[in-house]
Amino acid sequence: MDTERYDPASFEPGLADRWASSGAYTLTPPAADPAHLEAGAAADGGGGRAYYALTMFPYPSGDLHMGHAEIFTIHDALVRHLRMTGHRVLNPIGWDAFGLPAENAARKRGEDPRAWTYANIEEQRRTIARLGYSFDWSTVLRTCDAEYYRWTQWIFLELLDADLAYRREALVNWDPVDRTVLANEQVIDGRGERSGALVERIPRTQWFLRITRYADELLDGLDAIEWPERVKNAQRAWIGRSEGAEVRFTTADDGAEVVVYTTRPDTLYGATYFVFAPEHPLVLARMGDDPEYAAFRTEVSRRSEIERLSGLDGAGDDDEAGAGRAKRGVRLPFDMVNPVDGRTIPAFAADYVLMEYGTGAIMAVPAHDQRDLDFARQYGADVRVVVRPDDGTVLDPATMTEAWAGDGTTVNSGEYDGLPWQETKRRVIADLETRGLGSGRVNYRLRDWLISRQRSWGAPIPVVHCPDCGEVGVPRDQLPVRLPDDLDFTVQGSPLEAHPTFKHDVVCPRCGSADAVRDTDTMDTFVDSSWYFLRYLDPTSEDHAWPVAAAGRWLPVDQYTGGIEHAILHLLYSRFFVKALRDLGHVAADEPFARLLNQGQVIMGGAAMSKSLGNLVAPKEVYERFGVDTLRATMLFASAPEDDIDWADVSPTGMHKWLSRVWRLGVEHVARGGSAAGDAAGDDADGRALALRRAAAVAVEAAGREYAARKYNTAIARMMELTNAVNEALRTPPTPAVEAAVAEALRDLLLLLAPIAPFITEELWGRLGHDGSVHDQRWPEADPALLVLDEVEVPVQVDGKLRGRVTVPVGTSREDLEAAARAEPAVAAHLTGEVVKVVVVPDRMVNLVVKG
RNA sequence: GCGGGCGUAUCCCAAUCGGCAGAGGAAGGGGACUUAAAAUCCUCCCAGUGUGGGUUCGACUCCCACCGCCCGCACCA
Repeated sequence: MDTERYDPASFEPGLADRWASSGAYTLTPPAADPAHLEAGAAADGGGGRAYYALTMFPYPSGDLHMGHAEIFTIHDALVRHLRMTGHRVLNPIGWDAFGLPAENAARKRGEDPRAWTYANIEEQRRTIARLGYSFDWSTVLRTCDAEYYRWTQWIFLELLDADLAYRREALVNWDPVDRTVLANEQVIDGRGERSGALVERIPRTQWFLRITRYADELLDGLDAIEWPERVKNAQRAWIGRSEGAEVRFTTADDGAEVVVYTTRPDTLYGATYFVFAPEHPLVLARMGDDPEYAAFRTEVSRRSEIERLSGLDGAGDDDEAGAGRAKRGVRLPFDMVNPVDGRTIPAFAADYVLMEYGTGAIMAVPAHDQRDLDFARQYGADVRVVVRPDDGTVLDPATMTEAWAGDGTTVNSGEYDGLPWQETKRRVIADLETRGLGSGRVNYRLRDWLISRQRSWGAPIPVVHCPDCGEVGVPRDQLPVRLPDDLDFTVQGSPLEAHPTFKHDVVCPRCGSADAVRDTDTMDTFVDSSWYFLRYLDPTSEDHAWPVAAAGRWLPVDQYTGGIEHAILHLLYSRFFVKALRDLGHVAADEPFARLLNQGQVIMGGAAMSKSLGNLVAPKEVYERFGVDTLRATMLFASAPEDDIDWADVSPTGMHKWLSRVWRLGVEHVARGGSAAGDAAGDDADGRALALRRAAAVAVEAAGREYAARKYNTAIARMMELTNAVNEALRTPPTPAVEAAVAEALRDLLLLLAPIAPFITEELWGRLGHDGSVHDQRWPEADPALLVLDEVEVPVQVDGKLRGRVTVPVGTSREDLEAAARAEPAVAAHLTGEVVKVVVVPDRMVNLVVKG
């Protein structure tokens, strides 16, 4: 038989164009349409259950890469399967279109950032369509559109009015050559990425969002959402809640009060010295004019801490980072008094105490805190043991090099001696409160979110600074505060700042003062992406940011798919936004994303794909050679969605071979004149037809379960088994009954494969004579009668070791099964002694225990 | 250092509640078809589950300890 070869290039582009241009996956009515409320409310019926499936929108820097292809392929298989199982799926796509690369292109090559961005978006859009991803093209958004960032600014004003946005001075990275503040990503080894200048930390007044107000709720809310445990743990660690006490120490000379925060108030008697953050106000007041101290501060200031202030990731991979790095400190010319025992202890300033955490000052307990012990050994401070380890370890203050932070009994602490340390902690806090020396206190590692960016390809902060009125929000009816189209990127520093009119062509919205100026900073792009999932509900509306009623229906997002790299920042900020917007009455949900799936990365030969390593594989190379279906199926077959895919280990060739086989089985069936719909008529003397029908039922049943669990790799394996079964049935010339069973099996196979390989299944669906699109069909269900077996082979163990097998009718009683097992010769040979115990699991196994 | 994850055939990977270690694929050997190759088909080969204990009638699966690798966080008092 001369068979037409599998040539995906001959039909994939045409189908892709048709799907994209015909609005094949447009949700009707749109999510914002009130009719949705009824449609969504119906459990099934007309519309099916409303389901919001979301994948992290891409940043448009160049064409799609393999990482995108993987996320979208997983997401699309999920979405297509959901549609076939009767869900009304909201499946939007957009672009996280503000950001530094556009600005860099403008600076380096003189390109217009808007044109650069839109060209990339167009390229990505075409590739997404070509790859058959079934996004709803009617709800596209781009965060750089004024129609979008107008509402980003509106949210900022809402937060400002609610005192969730505020301005204060913070230390930032300052590039003295380019005369600009740099984001942490732009600081490499302490130098500006572009200028190479040593970056300084300078104070600058910046905008913050008060995420810390939600610290407890952000922590507690994690228990209620279905996210990977590691992501939840990362957020828990980031929020960093700790319970301890604030304690009032005083200076020995003039009795000035200095509060410390400690999680171990039970070790107060072990405090042998005192440490201030280098920039602690009391220290600055006393040491401000001292040149040696100024030199010390300059040295310390090289250490960046913007990452904590801004929430941005630092480079942080050098030896200087983390615990155990050398501490720098100076002895201050005064002492402190411990309030519980009146002892005088020396005061230091050291870089290991951070002004930003706690109170900026600590009591140092070297015996029970490793950092303090390291510092004490370096600077010759005393060590006093106040906890005796429970495990018998003996601590020698003179020689110990490892602080004891484990369980133990309080010693050398006056009235508290002999108590377990936890009990001491409780009592000390209570006593401090009674005596007015301190109080219990909860602290967080989480800082407020610094959102000011001295960049020009972002949403302008909608604030006017007036000499009389101060910071005044731009009235909402004057939004958006537009980004000028004629920014000059050749200037040093901020193009917005340098623009001829942007900053100064404004009057105070409150008093009309012409001396007012616009804020020239833009917002962190993470602000843009903290609410885009709401805007998808009505992306073109000029009346509202999103329809509140529809948000009630669609939020939280049922399923969010994206990379693990956003474990903290984007996912934490989005959670914060939803909670804040909820409290402002704009959404009803507590959380943005009910379920999260973090797909693995696509790597090559064990390393990340990168241009510099020369191991880059582009999606295009793969689909131009093998077709899109092969690319998609290869990715899904390579591993479970959460696992990394090493492209060096996978075989698009093998996948292409299998799809070719599916193709051949289909077109050959058509060539033989096989019917579309299965018709069980005809004789089936050798049972081949029944065997195939059973194999198809098993595949449908198993693949269905695996789809539900999102294990596409094993679902594909089930389909491969089914193709093997069809092949087996056709080994000898088919009878009419076999031909009918083949038709059924092929139909099932195409339905099972459709979410993964949408093109070949659609093409064969038509060729096999089925009506409509394969993607509009109901998900197949297995005929239970075909899943029931007549007989089962049951393993028989003797003393837990497999000794034989017996084949018995399904449902054989325990007694009969045991008898059959004992009668099996291979088993009987091992029954040398008395059988002391018999374990029978009907239809599953028998275990005969001989030895006592 | 803390947290999370992973170690199964040559390789990638499977194995509901603990119940026959192999579903699927890749690579490799042999064969059929072919003038030949490709393609296709048939067939063979391939581990006792990182190590050591424990629980159990029975452990890849549960528990403990250790080894190795990966990821995240890391001076947060």
